[in-house]
Amino acid sequence: MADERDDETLAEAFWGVARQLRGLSRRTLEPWEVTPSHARVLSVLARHGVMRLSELSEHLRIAPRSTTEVVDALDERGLIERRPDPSDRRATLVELTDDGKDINAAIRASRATEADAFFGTLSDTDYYNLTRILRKLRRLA
Amino acid sequence: MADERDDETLAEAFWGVARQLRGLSRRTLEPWEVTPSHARVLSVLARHGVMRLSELSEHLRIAPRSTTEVVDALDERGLIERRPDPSDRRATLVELTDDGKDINAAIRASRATEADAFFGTLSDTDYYNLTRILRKLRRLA
DNA sequence: CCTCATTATGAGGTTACCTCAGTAAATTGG
DNA sequence: CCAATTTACTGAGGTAACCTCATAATGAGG
Repeated sequence: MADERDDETLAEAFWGVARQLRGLSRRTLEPWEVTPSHARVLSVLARHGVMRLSELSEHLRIAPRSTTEVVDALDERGLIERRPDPSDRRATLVELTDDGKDINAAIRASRATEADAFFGTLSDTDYYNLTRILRKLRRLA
Repeated sequence: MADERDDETLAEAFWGVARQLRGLSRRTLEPWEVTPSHARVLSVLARHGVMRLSELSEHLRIAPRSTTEVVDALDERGLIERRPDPSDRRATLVELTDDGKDINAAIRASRATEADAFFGTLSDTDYYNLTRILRKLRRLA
C-alpha cells in the first residue's frame, strides 16, 4: 500500500484530491450518461440563460472550438438547442431544451448530495476556509 | 469578462484552481519538454529508487497499463531505464538514468519556484490550512 | 504437474482540451 | 460605399492522461 502522503507537497495533495473528486463526479453523473464537462454546460446555461457560443466559452474558460464540440454533443442528445442570433448572423445562440432543464435539475440535486458526501466530511470552519482560500487563488491567477 | 465567481460552488472553485495550476505546471515544465505526469514519475523514482512497474503504478495510483505508457515515453527519451528483475522474470525494474536524475533535480528546483509563485500568494496560515484540509480530504476518500 | 494468480503489454477507446486554417458576416476607415 | 480588417463559428488534426479487455510468460501452491 505504498503512497507518498508524508512527503507530499501541497500541489500533490491538491492533485490527489482532484483525482478523487473526478472519480466521484463521474460516478454521480453516470445515471444520466452525462460527462462532467457536459454537466457544466447545462449548469451555466441554466443559471445564465440563452447565450452565444462565444459567451459560453468565456463562462467555461475554454477555447471557442472546444465549446463547439461539447455543444455538438449536447445538441445530439437533445439537451440544448442552437438557433441563429437575430442580431448577428455569424453568431449562434445556445439554449437549454426542456429535457436539458430537467436533467440539469436532477443533476443539481444529486450533486448537492455528492458534494456533501465529499466536502461534508469537513468541519464548517474547514469548509468555509477551503472555499475562501480557493477563491483567493483563483482571483490571483 | 463574464465568469461565475460569485455563485460558484466549492467544487467549481476547486476545478478553477486545478485548471490554473495545470497551465502553470505545463509552462514550468516546458523548458525540459516534460509533461506533468512524466515529471511525477521522475520524482517518484528519485524519491524511492528503483522499483517494479507494478509498484510504480501503485505510487502513481494509475492502472498498470497506463504506467507502461509513461515509462515507454521516458525510456525513449533516455530518462529512465528498464531492466529485468532478477528475482522474477515476469517483472521489469524501472530506474532513473543520470540524465533522468539531472532533469528531475532541475525540475524540482524550478517547481519550488512555481509553487511559491502560485501558492505563495497565500498567507502562512492559509497555506498551512489548505495543506491540512486537502490532506484530510485525501485520507477520507 | 497442473491450475491459478500475477506481470507487463498490445489493441483500442474516452474525455477534455488544444491550434491552425477557412468561411461567412459585420464593422471600420478612407 | 467599398476594401480591409475583425469577429463568430467550425473542420481538420493533434495531445495528455487516463481507461478496459485480452494475452503471453512466468511464478506459486496444492
